[in-house]
Amino acid sequence: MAATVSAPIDVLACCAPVSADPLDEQQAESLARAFAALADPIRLRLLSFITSADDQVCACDLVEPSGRSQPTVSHHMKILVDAGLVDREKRGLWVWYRAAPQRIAALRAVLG
Amino acid sequence: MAATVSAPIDVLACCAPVSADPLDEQQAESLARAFAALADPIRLRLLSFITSADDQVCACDLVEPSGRSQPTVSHHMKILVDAGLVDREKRGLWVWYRAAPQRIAALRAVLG
DNA sequence: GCGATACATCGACAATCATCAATATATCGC
DNA sequence: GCGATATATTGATGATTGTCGATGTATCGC
Repeated sequence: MAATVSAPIDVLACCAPVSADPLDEQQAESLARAFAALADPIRLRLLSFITSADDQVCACDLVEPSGRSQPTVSHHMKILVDAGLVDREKRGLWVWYRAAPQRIAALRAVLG
Repeated sequence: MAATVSAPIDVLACCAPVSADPLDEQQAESLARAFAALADPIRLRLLSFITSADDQVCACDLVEPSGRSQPTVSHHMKILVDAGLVDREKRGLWVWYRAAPQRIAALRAVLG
């Protein structure tokens, strides 16, 4: 398969600002999913932690600062990855996360 | 009272981008509330409808294009107003909504 | 005051979500 | 293969959310 989540990519890629024409239902649907990934304080902190790091961040370094259990962190990271805001790379036993600046920029563009 | 919702205003006003330092819990909490206002397709379409209008938009003109009942639209508009994304002004029987560009820009700034 | 109109609130319900303990899966070193 | 480790998935539960019908509140014209 080319992409696990295809719908949000299209809308976010076209970067149509909210201030332009009204959104149709499909655009609104996929954009809402993207913003929903940011609508949780734990996920915002996880994203912030990854974005403020110089390079990649190991999943094992996310559990303790988030104050949540390992399954819960894994759950939230899956949501961030599915939203395209974070890229996931597995190396051996460890999983490394890296911010997806283009996708974040696309979301930002929608707001202006 | 000075403001019904005080917490989100502070964080959004300071415009700290996610890419800078990690968010503390309070910042993440109020930012998540702001993004949650954008995490619903109906609200995104309502906001888009208002933002793309030249001036104000009457509440009576939001029900039909949104495809939701009047109480539901009122509910969503309250969420947008509480998030500070839309300003509300009552004139006589009608309520007029206007986009809050500064607040939207502040949210955008948080993303980068 | 009275009826009509525009919007908000209430109450209820179904759906979604965040969370954790328990368990499963994958990979390493030996 | 075997034990150990890192992460993902499952199952369950309490909390939150979107929705609507019914009702409440505020404002207008008369």
